[in-house]
Amino acid sequence: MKQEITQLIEQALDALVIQDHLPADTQAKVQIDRTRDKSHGDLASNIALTLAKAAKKNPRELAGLICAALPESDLVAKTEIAGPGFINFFLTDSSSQSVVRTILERGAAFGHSNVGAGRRVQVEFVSANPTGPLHVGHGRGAAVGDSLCRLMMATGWNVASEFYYNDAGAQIDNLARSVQARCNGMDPQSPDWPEDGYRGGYISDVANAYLAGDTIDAQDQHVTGAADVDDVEAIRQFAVAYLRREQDLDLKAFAVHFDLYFLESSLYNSGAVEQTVQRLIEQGHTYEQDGALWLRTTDFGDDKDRVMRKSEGGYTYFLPDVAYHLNKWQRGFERVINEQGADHHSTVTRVRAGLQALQQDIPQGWPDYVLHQMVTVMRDGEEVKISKRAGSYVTLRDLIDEVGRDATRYFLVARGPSSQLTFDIDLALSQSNDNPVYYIQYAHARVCSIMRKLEEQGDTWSIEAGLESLGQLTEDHEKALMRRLDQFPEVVSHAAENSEPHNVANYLRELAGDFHSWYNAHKTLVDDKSVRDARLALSEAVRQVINNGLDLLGVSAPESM
RNA sequence: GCGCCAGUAGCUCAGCUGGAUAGAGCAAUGCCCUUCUAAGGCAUCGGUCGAGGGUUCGAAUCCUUCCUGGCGCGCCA
Repeated sequence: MKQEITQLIEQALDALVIQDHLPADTQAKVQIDRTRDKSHGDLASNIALTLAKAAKKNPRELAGLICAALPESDLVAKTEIAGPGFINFFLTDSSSQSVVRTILERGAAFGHSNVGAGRRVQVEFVSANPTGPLHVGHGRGAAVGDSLCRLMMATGWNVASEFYYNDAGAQIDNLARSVQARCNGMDPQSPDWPEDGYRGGYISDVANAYLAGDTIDAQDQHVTGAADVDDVEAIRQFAVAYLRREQDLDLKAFAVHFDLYFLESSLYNSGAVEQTVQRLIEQGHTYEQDGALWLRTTDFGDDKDRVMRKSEGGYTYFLPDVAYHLNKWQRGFERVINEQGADHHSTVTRVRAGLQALQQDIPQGWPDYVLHQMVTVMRDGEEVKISKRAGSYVTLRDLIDEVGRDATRYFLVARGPSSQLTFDIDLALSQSNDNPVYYIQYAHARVCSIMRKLEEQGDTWSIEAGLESLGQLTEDHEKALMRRLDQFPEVVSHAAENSEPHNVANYLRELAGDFHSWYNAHKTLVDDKSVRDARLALSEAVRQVINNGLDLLGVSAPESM
């Protein structure tokens, strides 16, 4: 609808140029906003305010000229000039009602677009090291990242989701030593417990499984415990596979899927890390100091230079990170979105600097990052900090087990990623209007319930009959609801463009609210068949949009509750 | 000290590529079930948009200084 009105204004502006009311070089970006107040009509444009100076006219006068020059259209019932020079558009009933037709015709595709035009985007998220169960922060990454994938897909991108994990570095050695210590019967209180060892109870589960000779089948690992306490390498492989499987189960419980799990070790095995070092040295941005090899990242905006190869010969995590992102670039992803916790934000400048130093014509701001802030979990007004399995943090599984997948996903994705998030367990558990998840799902279930009731009454409804009766939708609540439905495609494209899935969550809350108000004000299953058919069409349109929206968040749309 | 993120109603947060009288939910108060699920609706109350300057027709939104909170500033990831 916005597009159509934009075209009308553009035509009017062209006419004014010809009539010499506007200079010939007038360049206007026509902006159409939805009005907040319905006395201001349905849509409004500030075009007269922005062009007033160029036209050397006062804004209200210019607005009058524009209105007079607008072509006839059966979409617009009337226009008004308001305030300092806004042009308000009042839509005709039939143009408002047309959204219902569009929704019923497009179904699950309503809200989707093709701005991505099949271009390739990779979304990397979670990327937890296989050193323990996923925590709430990973959960936020999973919820946001998965929703981003869905949004990108809905807007026509060719999406690849990826989980990168460090199965090679110092943290893994630390993990292996911790499991070995448990195998030897130590506990974290023991004086010989490894420094910085992992202390969670799950470490003894790994040790016991290793000693019992269990076989682990994870997503991409298959290992049998050697039961040899002295074989650190065997312990290492077993522990990684074990925790990899743990995380697989966490993600499965959260209904999050990855197209590819990328192992850090593969970058060493393929020689990619070595090649990256060579390339960086050749490009002349490195130097040796204190026995280490440094990259002069300060040449590319970093605040200090970074070590790539430690004095003891091993590489820091920084180098495989650069090699990994070079690999992404070489795989042809013109766009890459990395979703990670904001505690890792310092890698952003570093990775980009490393990529620039390679001189591979990689764009400066590539890749994109979405950084989410910390999550705190509250219960009974107090912060929850520990879980049985992990000890020092709240696991994602704890949350899913306690409040369910839908509520967990909704709450973790409903806030802007850059805001800190308080997860209120009591709120997520409440089955009442306090809880937006149930509120939205209930709206969906209500429509399904009406349809069932219709059938019980022995009546029928068809899309065709509904569409023929759309002219019956003239109540204020119905107009408000149709306005809301018409917004959905903009919400989706805006959320996708700006990597802000929480827009969808907020929109659904508002849509559900409009629906519940209407439901209470007007009965759907009335005797007048024409009115009934029209209201059923509107109800079905609401159901479809809620379904489409919840799908973008990875939340289910139940038919009854 | 430096960098990133945030500061909007009692609470949790939208709005931030500048637009009209700053929104929603919860909490508080008062109403609505012989009517399609009350897991719902209606109404009222509630604000110096952290503070000060600046930019302009117009600022919660942009610039700047300061204050407060979170995170980061490893030859850890």
